[in-house]
Amino acid sequence: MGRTPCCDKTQVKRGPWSPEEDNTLKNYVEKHGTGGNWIALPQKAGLKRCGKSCRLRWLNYLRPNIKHGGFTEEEDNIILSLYHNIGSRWSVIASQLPGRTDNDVKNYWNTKLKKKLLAAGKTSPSTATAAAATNYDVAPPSSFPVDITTPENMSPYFPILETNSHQHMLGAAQIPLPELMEIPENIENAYTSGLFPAANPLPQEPVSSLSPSFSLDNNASGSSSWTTSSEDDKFLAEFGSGLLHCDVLNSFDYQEKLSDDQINHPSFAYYSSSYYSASSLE
DNA sequence: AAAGTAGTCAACCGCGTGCCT
DNA sequence: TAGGCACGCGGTTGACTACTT
Repeated sequence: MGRTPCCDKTQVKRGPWSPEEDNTLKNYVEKHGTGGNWIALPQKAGLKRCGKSCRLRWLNYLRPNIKHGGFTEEEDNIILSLYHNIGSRWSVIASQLPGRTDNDVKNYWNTKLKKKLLAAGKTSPSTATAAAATNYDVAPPSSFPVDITTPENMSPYFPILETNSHQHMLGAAQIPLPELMEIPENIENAYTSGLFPAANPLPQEPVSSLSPSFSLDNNASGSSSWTTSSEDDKFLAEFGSGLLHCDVLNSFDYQEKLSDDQINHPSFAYYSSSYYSASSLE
C-alpha cells in the first residue's frame, strides 16, 4: 500500500517550466495569492502542473527577491557555521540568508562549498593537523546539560537563529573561517590511526538544536546528522573538527555581543569548557 | 570536431508533520 | 481520537552545459 499520489501523474506536465507557465503562475499568485492550497492552485490558474511542482517553482524561482548564484564570503561563513551546528537543515540555513532558498543552499553546498573546504584543507595541513590532534582531548559529555529544544534554553551564542535579525546575521558573518585539517584518503583509518582519538569520537547526540521542532532523540527519526553514516557526515566530522564552537566564540566581534547572562548560560559553559581550538593554543 | 566526463542546478520523490474534520 | 489531506522538507535524479581528451 503506497501513499496516495498528490495528483494524477498522467494528467500533469512535468519537467522544466516554460516562460509562459512561469508567467501564468506568477501572475496568478501575485493577483490571488496561493489561497493556502497549492493542490487546487494549478487548476484555478489554468496550469497543467502538480500543485507541489507549482509551489516549488514559486518558492525557488518566481517569488520576489530571490537571489541565484554568486554566494558571498559572508554567506559562505554563515552556511559553514550553521552546517556545523545543525547539519543539513537546509531550510533553517536558508532562512538566515535573505533571498536564498533551501534548494539553492543545498545545491551550493553539495557542488561547491564542500569542495572548496576540502581544497582549503589540503593547502594548510599544519595548523589543521594541530587542530585535529587537540579537538577531542576533552570528550563531550554523554548528555547535554540543558534541554536546548526549548526556546528559553536555546544556545545564546547563536542568537541569529532565534531572532532572524539581519544584525545578528552580520555578526555571524564576521566569524572567520577556521583552518581545516588535511583529509586522509581513508577517513575510517583516521579514527583507528589516532588522528581522531578513538576514545573521543563525534558526539553521539546533536550538540545543538535550533528550534523546538528539532528532535534530540536520535532514535525517533533517524534524521540526526550526527548519527547517520553518509558521506556528508564523514565530511561533517572532518569539518567539525576544524570549526569549533569556541572558534565562533573567539571571533572578536561576535564575542563583544555576548552578555554576562549569555556567557553564564549552561550551554555556553559546556562549549567553553569542553572544547578549545587550535588557534587558542598558538 | 567528436566523444567522454564532470559539474551544475531545476525539478521530482517520498516521508514526516500538523491541521482539520 | 483517528483518519485524511496538504504542506514542507531533505535526498535524489536527470537534463543541460562546460570542460577535457
